[in-house]
Amino acid sequence: MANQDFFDKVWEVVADIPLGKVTTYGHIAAYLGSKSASRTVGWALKAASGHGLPCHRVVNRYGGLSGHASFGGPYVMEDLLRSEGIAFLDETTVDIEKHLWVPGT
DNA sequence: CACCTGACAAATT
DNA sequence: TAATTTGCCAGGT
Repeated sequence: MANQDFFDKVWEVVADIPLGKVTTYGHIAAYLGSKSASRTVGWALKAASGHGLPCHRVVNRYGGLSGHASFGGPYVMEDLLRSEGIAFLDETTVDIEKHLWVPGT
């Protein structure tokens, strides 16, 4: 079932992110075939609210917690990521270079 | 039915 | 170097 819609694929990839790792919208979008569809990826996560996806492991290109506002609170994502062993550069920025995970690996 | 918005990114001016 | 524009997909108004 590796083929539904862009939307469902996003959930698939996000659900496959290993604990202690993070990925970016651009990488997911590129893996789906459209490097510029990053906004649709974020859109999918928003719609995935309640699907049980680790959306906190998805950050923007700079490692910034973009979705913290729609998550339920800025501290929620931060705390979750810290609990998984993610290193933070800032209170809303993770060490993307250190924990970057690419789909398909 | 047509236009706008939205957790982004990369290229161009 | 910074600011602006376009691309992507789906849903809401």
